[in-house]
Amino acid sequence: MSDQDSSTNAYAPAEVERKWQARWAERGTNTYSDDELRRLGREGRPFYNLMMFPYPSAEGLHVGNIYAFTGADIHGRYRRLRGHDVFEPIGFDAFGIHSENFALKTGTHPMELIPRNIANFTRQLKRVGFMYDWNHTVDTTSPTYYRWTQWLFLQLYKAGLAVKKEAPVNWCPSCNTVLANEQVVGGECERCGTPVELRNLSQWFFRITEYAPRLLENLSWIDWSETTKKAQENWIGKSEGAHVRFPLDPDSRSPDPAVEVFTTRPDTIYGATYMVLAPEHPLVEVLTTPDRREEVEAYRQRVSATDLVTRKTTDKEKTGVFTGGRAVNPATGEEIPVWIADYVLMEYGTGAIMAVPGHDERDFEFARKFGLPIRRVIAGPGQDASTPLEEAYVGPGVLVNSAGYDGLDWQVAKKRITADLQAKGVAEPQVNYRLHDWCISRQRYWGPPIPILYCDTCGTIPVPEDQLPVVLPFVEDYKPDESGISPLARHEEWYVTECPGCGGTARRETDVSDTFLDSAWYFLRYPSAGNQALPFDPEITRGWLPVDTYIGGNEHAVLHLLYARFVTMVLHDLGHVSFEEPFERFRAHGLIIKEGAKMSKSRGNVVVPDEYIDQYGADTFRTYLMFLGPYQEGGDFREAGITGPFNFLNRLWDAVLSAEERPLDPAVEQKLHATIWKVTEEVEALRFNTAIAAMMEYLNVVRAGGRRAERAAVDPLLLMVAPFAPHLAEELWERLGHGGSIFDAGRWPSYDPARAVADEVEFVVQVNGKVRARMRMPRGIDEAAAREAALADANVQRFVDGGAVRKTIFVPDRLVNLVVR
RNA sequence: GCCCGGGUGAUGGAACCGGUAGACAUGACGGACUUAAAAUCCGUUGCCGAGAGGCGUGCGGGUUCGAUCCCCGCCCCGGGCACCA
Repeated sequence: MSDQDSSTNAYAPAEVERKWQARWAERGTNTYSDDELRRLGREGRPFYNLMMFPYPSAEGLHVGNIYAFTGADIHGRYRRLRGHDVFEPIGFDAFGIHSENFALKTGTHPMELIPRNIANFTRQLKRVGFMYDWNHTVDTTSPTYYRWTQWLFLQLYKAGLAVKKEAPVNWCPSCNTVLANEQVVGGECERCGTPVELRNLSQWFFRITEYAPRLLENLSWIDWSETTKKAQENWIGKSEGAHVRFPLDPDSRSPDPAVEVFTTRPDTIYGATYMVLAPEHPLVEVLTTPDRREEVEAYRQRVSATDLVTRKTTDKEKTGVFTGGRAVNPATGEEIPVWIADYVLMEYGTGAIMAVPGHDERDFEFARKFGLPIRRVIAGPGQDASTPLEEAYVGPGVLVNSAGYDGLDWQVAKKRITADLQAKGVAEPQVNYRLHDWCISRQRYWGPPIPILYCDTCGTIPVPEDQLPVVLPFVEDYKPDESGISPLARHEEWYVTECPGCGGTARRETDVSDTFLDSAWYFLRYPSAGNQALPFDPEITRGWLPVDTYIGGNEHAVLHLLYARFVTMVLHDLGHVSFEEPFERFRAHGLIIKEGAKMSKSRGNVVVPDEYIDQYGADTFRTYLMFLGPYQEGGDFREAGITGPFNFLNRLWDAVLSAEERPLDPAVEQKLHATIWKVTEEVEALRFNTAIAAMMEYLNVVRAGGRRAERAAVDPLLLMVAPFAPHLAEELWERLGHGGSIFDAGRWPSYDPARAVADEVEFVVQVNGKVRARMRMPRGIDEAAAREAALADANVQRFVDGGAVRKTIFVPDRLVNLVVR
């Protein structure tokens, strides 16, 4: 009996957690059947709580993952306590170059490696106590999943949104693969840091640029973290301006052929003294005069040999050559020289520019170097038509040296000049986006094969939907080589197949698709995860989607989130789903660092979660992570700090088990209501650190001087702690004699605002804005009374010093400020 | 260069809408309990000063009765974008 006493009274996290994890697994807390999902979806309280699914690395779950998931799990558990039916799934984003490279390095086949990693991740996730629905999980590498990824590709293909085109692509010579623009960081491969080269390859693209206007517009109403919206906005990169044609033939003045440009500054067209084409521009052939041909060719050669890194650096000196050709400035009628230079990029706008050296820094630098004319056409404040240009003037102003437009405000001139040129048939207003089409082809092994066939007779044909999935075969030699061709292209037995059109021989597409395609729709799959007949069950989807809250890292602010939005919009337009935005609310969490520095293997400061969970338990670890700092800003992990939350949970344990039945002390009652109020607001806003602080403060009041807690003081506290420390909360809830799980819906405590405040408040008395006294006064005291009480104070009198009080500032229940001066 | 964040005690971080700067926690110091340690509990802890008081939220100005908060001009740190015409 006595040894049982000690085991029941001391907080033993390992034991408690083991018990409740087993209990949850057995009772299926928050684990639904498909029928339940259907029913709950109809009942009006569904809450889809989504977090970004992890890539199951061989190293196991990272603290960063746990940090992200813990905040999201607290949010989900809180919603559940509020009475929602919460669907909280997790899955694995297991395709992609990351896994493949690791597999190559260690000599383990990805088909062997990934299941092992997933098993390890699952074990770790269960240890932390997340309330995932393990009945609805996804693994993107399972044919039952990627069958539908391929289906998705086919829907885009049929809608004309998946097209194959020859394009210069970013090529990583180390990974031997094409990279999306988004995967090029500072001109280097995102994964391995190798400088990226340029190659021309025939690739599958999704025409996301068609959706640029809507992707941008919807940002105005979706409830997302501002930083994330801003990142998307910048990425889409809308520019408004004009498309202008500069005719080549000076005699006919015919608008065709012409050098076509996009400009955001049509107001400066009178200052366009030359033009520049990208070296790859098709018109270079036409424009180059015989005497210039040699020089032009040499320059083009040099540029094509240059990698993208060097080409796109802004700090190198401008280079370029004159083609010998000329075009006509449609505004001035002047003939101006046409140059080529690598600072003009083929992939943006029309691949050609009108150069306005007076008002563009790049053009200015170029004109200076090559002695081209620089003309002022905008006069800023204090400037006029003859003010010399020491550097490009890019600010606002009025037009000068611009014939009939002189004196016009630049903004007005933009519209007027565009309209006038439009009337002449040489220009029209145009909006440009810097967003590029999404290249989804990967010349790699570890991805879903793109479901396309090539037949000599029938041409390019999609794999019929009833023949999906196109299964990725197990092959031993999956290592990419420098040929730029997919490893699958070495397997004739796989790629040679029957053409569904003519019955002849067809060849399969041997490229696989980008991992970002797998993750662009996984949230649609979760609730229908077991469905063999459909990618997503219409009824379940109607009940549960769009996602209520999506929580994830800002590193995916641009790519993943943009692609997911795009795919959802397409599915909406094709009639597959009723909503066009997948995530109603998105919140980015911060990054967790270690003692001021980013955690990394090379620094050797990676926190291994298991050690801390072993030592303190998952509940303490969860609470500590959330206590580190504001969830949306991240925090600094330091070993010493974990004892704070650990002590808190210990004190709570003791307080609950030693609590006695007796009426609440009035001070405790007031603090209780104030705490419920505060914690509710903070948890609602994902400010978990201050929520925890409020609970600690409350417990300090409840146990002030080591007094025993009232039973009624601890029950609500337990409910508030539950999302943070679920195992401990369940255990104590049970020990207190409550039946069932503490997470059974609808138990979040409520508060009475009237009882959350004390009868007396501490007033601050200021004289000339400086605090001179503090005094207790009854709540709701009026200005006159407060002022009288303040003036009665000796120290206040000393500072008033017989002077007349000229003005009194009164903030109810807070302060009185006597202005004497 | 542009766009976002951010800069507060020894440390992580609080502070509603312009109204007591430093909640909560760590660390440190002192005390109680203990043979001792751990745990627990109590107290102190921004700086200067015996005190009264003065000074304090990256720096310099401003607005205000009152500024961590708003405005102007800078510095520094983190992240994103970047010859995008």
